[in-house]
Amino acid sequence: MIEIELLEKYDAVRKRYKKSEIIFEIDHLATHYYQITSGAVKMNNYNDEGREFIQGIFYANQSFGEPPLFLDRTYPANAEAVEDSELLCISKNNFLKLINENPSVSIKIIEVLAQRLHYKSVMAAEISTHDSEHRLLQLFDYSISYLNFKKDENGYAIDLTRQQIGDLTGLRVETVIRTIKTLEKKGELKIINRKVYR
Amino acid sequence: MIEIELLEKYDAVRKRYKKSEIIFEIDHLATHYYQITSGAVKMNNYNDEGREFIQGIFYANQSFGEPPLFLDRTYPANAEAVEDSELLCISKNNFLKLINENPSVSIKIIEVLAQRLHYKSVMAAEISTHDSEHRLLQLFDYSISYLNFKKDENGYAIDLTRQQIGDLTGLRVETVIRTIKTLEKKGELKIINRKVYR
DNA sequence: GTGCCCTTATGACCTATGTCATAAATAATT
DNA sequence: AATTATTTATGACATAGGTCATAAGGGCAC
Repeated sequence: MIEIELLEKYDAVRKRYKKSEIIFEIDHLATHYYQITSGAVKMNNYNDEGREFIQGIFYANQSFGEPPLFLDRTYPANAEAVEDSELLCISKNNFLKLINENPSVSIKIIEVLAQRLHYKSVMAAEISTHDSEHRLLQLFDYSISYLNFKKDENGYAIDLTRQQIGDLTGLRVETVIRTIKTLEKKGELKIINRKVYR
Repeated sequence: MIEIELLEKYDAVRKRYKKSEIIFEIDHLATHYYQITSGAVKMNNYNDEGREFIQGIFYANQSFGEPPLFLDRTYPANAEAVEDSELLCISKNNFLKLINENPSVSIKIIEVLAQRLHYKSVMAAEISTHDSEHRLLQLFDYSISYLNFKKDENGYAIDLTRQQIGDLTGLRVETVIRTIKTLEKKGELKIINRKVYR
């Protein structure tokens, strides 16, 4: 996350997106740096049959979609608001200027990319070699450790729909529903009026 | 890749690793920056049953394992030489010093991490939502586009064993062997005395 | 130059997860 | 309050890819 005042110095524009609105599309060139001030955004892919895979979900104060700004490559995924959201956007040129003129920001960017790589490494190994129960627990525990998941009297609330959990782990909704039930029976998590707690 | 002279200014040490030798292990703290001068290194995970997943294979002039140097996190995978290799290593402290004192290097690091994220995004979507044929072709085409795979009279040589292909795509050797045969029949690739060309 | 391990290969069978159908509970929209 | 869409849920059945067994070719170590 880059300081808002600094972004504004480089002509950041505030943009509002309604739930389900597309922010950018796969295979397009990157034109802006995006940082969330409120709401949530997912990056995702669809295969030929329309099956979705969610690369990640991003929340307030996080940025997303930076890598192609530094590469001669297009976006590997789409970005879509999962709630009504407000973003701060600055143009690619201004962003690169900002980085060059503020070395401490580039360290910050490195940290952000490093975190994201860490998540992707963990989930890639998980999706490739582990069964559904293990995958879900890994996703939950990772989200609890590194994302803004809140604890209440029932435990950590997993604020994701079954569908989203499936799309994040490469499983189908039905499998997620059944696996969550199994995990509840095994005492690995709680289901309190349909919400999952860990 | 960071200039060798620059690394040497920060007390880089040359280290040799024999094929199969471990460079660092999962869950350990990062102590060094590693850059390959010759050979090849894989980063991998094993699940409880010993099944392997290869996060990536790195070749001469590439670095690997940087993210944890910037985070308070341990390695998400192991690193192992897949051939006899020579690495340039510098300590974490010297590396961070190098970055701070050479802003252009931090841009370089950003680019490297961005590339790696791009690969992981593509492969994650692939592994989660596509069938074995699609996965293999994607891996081959990605490797051809972005890695140092060479073209000869038969096409681009895929310099990976069936086992490695499986470990990179989350498939078993037998499945890889069968899928490669099917793809050959479909004319998507050639098999010339056991080597795959695309 | 022989032995051993790795790689490629193939067949028979198995199983975890996907697919499809159907429905109730809840949330969102009018 | 009524209507519509989304989310959770469950059962029956299908299948891609995994598992296990077995073998032959090739390369490397001793």
